[in-house]
This record gives sequence, C-alpha cells and structure tokens, in this order.
Amino acid sequence: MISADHLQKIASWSHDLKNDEIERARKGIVEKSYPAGAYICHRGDRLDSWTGVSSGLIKLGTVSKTGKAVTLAGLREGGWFGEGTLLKNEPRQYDLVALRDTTMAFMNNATFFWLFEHSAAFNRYLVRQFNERLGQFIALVEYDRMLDATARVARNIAWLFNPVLYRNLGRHLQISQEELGALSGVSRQAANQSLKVLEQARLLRVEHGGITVVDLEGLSRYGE
DNA sequence: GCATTAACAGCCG
DNA sequence: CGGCTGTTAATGC
Repeated sequence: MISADHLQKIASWSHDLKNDEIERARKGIVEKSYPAGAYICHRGDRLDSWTGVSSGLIKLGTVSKTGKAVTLAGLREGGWFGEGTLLKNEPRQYDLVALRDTTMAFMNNATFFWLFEHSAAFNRYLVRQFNERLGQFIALVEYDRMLDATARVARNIAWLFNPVLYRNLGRHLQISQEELGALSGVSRQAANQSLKVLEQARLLRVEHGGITVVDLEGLSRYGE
C-alpha cells in the first residue's frame, strides 16, 4: 500500500477520483524496484496487475519472428500500462525492461476491476488512454517503413511528452542519448546525430544528459 | 555503403 | 571520480 500523497504523484488518473476511490486505489497498489537492465516481465507472463512507472524509465518491446528486438514504446514516470491485458485476461503481450533503475507500481486485479466498475473518472482516463495508444500503434505501421533514424528518435521523444498519457508535464526530460537510442532502436551514436539534426530544426534543445522540447507538434510530425 | 560497435578524449556535475 | 557526450576508426550485414 502507498500513501495518498505518493499516489497523487505517480498517478495522474487519481486526481479526479473521489475520496473513497482514492482510498481503494492506494490500498491496492504495491511498489517494487528494479535495477537498470532488469526484466520487469516477459512476454507470455501472467501478471495480473495494472502497472505504472513510479520512477525511472522502461521499454516496452517484443521480439519479431526473425529474432530482432522491436521496441514499441517507452514509458516514463507517471505512465501506466497493461489495462488491455487485464480486461481481456490475456498473458502479457510484451516484454518490459527497465532502462535505468526503476520503481514500478502494481495495482492488483481486484482493485483495478473495482475502479473499473465504480469510478466514472477512472473510466474516462482509460478511454482517453486507449484512444491515445491507438494513435501510437497506428503510427507504428508506418514506423517500420520509416527507415530514417532521426524520425524514429523524434517520434519516441514526442511519445514521452504525450500530454494525454502524462498530465502536467514540463518541457524538460532527463534522459541520456543511450536511453533514447534504446527506445528508438538505434545506436547511441546514431541517437546523438539525430538529436543534433532535431536541434538544428529547432524542435528541441540538447543538454547534458537530457533534452528540452521546443516544438512537440513538430517532433510528432517529423519525417511525415 | 551504411549503420552499428568499439574506443577514447573531453566535459559536466 | 563516474557518467555522458562527441568524434573517429574498425567491423559487420
């Protein structure tokens, strides 16, 4: 169980909940920490809880038929995932890997379904999140053909700054070029070059160990 | 060829 | 000092 203050910090969806719903939520959540590089779960695992990132950064990916690792999306602090798997009672479709030291939050199945049944605010959040994710996955179809590394980096950054998935975001994110490369499926050096191109295009600013977004819309459209 | 890995000096905190 | 960055050289598909 976690404190109400902490819940507020790690779960933007809790902000609109009623008091009794918040109580349920915080009692149904436990946290667990993982070192950088650790697998949080493997594809095919039965993990019957809804999962959020309390702190850190994770990669959501899978392995293609040819054995090539494919990254579907990154999730940063405040991101929640796995509602589809829970609602359909399916095994996990993806691997979750911690890109840096990370603390995860797990909401147990019963609590998730209680909120699903009782809270209108919670359902609004889920619908918005589904809709946003759908957009991301549609973009993935084009992603494969889009061989340009810079466009992939740009899109992954834009996803990390998605205002629907993460509320009240600043423009700055502490993330190394290596982590950005791991998310985008390119080497650190390629990520470095791509960042320079994006900086030249005035879409973001490159800093030491981080970036600041200047033009989020431009980033999400880059390479179209 | 092109992108990735390797290697390393320089820089930042 | 440790981690991140920027660049060049070697390597692999």
